[in-house]
Amino acid sequence: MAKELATKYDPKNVEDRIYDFWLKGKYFHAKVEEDKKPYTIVIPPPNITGQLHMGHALDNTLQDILIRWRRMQGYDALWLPGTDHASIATEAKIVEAMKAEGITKEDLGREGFLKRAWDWKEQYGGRIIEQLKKMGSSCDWDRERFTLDEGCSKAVLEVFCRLYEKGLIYRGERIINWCPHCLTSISDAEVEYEDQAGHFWHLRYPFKDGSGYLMLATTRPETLLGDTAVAVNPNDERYKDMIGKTLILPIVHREIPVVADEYVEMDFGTGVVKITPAHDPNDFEVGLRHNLPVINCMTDDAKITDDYPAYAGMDRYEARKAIVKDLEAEGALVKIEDYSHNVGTCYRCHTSVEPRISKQWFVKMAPLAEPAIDCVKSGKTKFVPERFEKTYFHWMENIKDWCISRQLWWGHRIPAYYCADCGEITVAKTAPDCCPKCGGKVEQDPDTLDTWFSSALWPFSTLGWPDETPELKHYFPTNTLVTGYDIIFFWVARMIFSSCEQMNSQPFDTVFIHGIVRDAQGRKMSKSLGNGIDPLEIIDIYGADALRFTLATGNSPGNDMRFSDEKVGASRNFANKIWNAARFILMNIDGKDVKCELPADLALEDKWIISLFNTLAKEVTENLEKFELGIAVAKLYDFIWDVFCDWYIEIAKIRLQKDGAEAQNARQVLVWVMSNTLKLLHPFMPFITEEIWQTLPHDGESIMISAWPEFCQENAYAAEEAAMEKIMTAVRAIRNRRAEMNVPPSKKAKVYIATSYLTTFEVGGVFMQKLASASEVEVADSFELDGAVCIVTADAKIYIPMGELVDFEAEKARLQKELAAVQKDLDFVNGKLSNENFVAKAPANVVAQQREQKAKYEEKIAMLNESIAKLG
RNA sequence: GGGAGCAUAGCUCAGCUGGGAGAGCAUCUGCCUUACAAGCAGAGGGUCACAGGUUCGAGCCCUGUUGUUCCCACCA
Repeated sequence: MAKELATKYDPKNVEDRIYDFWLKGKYFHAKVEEDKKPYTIVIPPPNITGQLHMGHALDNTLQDILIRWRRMQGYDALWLPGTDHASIATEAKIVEAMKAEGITKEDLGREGFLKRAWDWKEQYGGRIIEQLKKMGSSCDWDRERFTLDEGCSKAVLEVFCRLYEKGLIYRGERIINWCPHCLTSISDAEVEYEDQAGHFWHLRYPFKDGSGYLMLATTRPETLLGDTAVAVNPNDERYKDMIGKTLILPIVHREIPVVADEYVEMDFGTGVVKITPAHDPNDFEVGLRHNLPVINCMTDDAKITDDYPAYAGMDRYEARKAIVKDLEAEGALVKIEDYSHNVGTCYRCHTSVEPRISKQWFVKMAPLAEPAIDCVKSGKTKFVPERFEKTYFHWMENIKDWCISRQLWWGHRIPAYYCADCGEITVAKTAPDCCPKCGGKVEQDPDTLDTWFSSALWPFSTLGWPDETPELKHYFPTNTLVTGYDIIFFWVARMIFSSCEQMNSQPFDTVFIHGIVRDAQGRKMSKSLGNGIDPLEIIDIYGADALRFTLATGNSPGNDMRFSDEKVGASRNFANKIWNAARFILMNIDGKDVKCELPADLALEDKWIISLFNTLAKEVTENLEKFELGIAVAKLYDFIWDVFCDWYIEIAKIRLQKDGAEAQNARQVLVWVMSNTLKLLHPFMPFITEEIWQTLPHDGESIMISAWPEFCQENAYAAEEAAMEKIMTAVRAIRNRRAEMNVPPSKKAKVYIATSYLTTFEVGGVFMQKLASASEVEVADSFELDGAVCIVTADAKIYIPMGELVDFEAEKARLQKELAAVQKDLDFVNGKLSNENFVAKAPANVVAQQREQKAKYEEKIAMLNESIAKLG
């Protein structure tokens, strides 16, 4: 069997087979087990339009690590998966496809369109789920949900109606952000601001009475069509007398007043602002305060309305050019300045948003924000890292009402019914037959809700709420939410206030925040740059475990990471290293009866590796508890490669070459340490660990449901650890000297070890043959040898007679150099110890440690001096 | 305008509650030592951005400076 394993690990032979094995075993499935402590993660539902990208890969790797770890710890671990209907993105995609066929939404009608959308969802919506499986995600696929499925829709209806009844949802005519491309309103959070190079057009508006002009500047001259006033600061001496006077709006020649409003900054520009209530949120406020008319001069796709025949049908930017030209002709244009300003754009399509007056539905945020702030302040929900709480508070404390209606069809339709006769609004979970007030005919609001309205309910809607299901009772509140810092506002904050309001509880106790995955140069991966790295391609080349390992290693909470082929290559090499360690073990247990059990009779090196493993298990567990996944996985890497492979396996070979009990003991310890280390590594690299674990002697069906190694026996083998340290130091010193002298490993030499630790080095001496090219080893209190290379460690003087290779002068020089170096170390320690303040104020253990150091240095210096003297 | 992050080896980054700085990759030197050349052994390479401060002791804590990235904010 062992011979069948190739020298290189091939993930392609393993991953799909193992994943199917897990699915068949139903190991991912969580059934409500009352006697077990629950541990729950709800997945951030990816958009059904989405393709797996590195962001998903990272997010899901972290979740899978946590859920697999907790599952092994014995929790009733549920990772609840699902997808988001992504109203804008999906509708845009479908509309675009229809455009190619020459049909519009209106052609199909609402019903026809929705049928098409659902068909699309059925066909493509599951794609990303299949991709998540390639990552090894251990989601409970039996519980997969969709934000637009029956249960989630029921929850949405319930919440909408409840909030409406409490007066927390209202309908109103407000200025909102409008995307002229997506043809819908969007919320404040969905606006992304970009610095854009633009211009500042300086204009003059003449007074009606011919008494001159007011100078002002604008970045958007086309909105002039909708100007209904000009404003100055009431305290501005320059314009005091002009307040209340009438201006003639250039081009349009409409009469507009000069109003006084504190909003105007005196120091900025000329201190005069044109007021366009219909197309600017601030102007809208000014308009309200001064009772100004609101003139909408643009259509929903941001073209000039028919009210202005000269520009009718032109889009915003065409109209701007034409209007500037006309202003110039009229003599109203004074100058044009280059100007860079912040432009709001749609986060989906990056079209400049057009502030627009329109009747929309809003959630009143202030009353909801308060408990949501408390939830985090009180520690019911904690952010990791903590600094994101600050971001959260700042946002929550300054929150404005949330515009939730969208002029789209793909989504949860707003359950509001309008009476055509009396105008009564009825909000109800089921459609009324007629107006409850006048019996007239009612019609449902055509709009749907913001996608984030339904995802805000995700932690409880997916568990069956509003019904009181056993799942809801058992798994809610959930435990950890894993997500990027870029969606704290969109999603995390909204889940918190929704849960506080509906469930009177936090939705999860920890928000584990990660950064974004950047390319090798540190740039954000984006479609437009074409620098995106496809996780599936990486899996294809390097394997899912290598990808996961790379992402986990690079993760430090809240920070961005760079992704490069070199890093995955290194991870792949690590997988291969484990593979080969396993091959070695299998080779040695082939045909032997070996159980995964520690033997009764443990050698020095066994106790040492068991002791280090214990420490590893303890630390990895602690790191995971603190969400220090990157640190945990780095420790596993070091242990497996530098400790287990480079030292323990090499030393074990000595016993394996013998027969009988010694070899058998070595085999068992090898299997035990390997098997248990695989368990610790399993959450990070699930496939390879399962594959190897299955091949080794094992109990149970799968490593993923085996018990997480418990740490025990602190410092049980402290003496063995210290002894091994002495031996390893000596081995390193010999190797070092041999390398310096360019002695190839094939040239073996006898080694004499003079030491007071006779027993330790008698055992260690055996290792030296294997590890330090020793032909023979002799250990004694002291030796009288001439013409040998001398190596001094803190615990031993080591002589290697290498005849012709020994250059006495060079040896002497080298020893003297070393002496000087140790002397410097000693001086440093002496400096510390002679400092009264240090001795008096530093903790006792630190002082003791320094004294130990001092003794070691002195001992070494004595030995070096002795050796130098011997050389003459 | 407010807030936050980052600045450590040539490159990419770790460094938990302060006790003389680490990894991977790259470089150099030796090795096919029968698990692994995707490997083994060894080496070189750092005023921990700068300036102060606290402390017996600072990469780590405090203040300021510089550079850089990001988030938020209505300056037309």
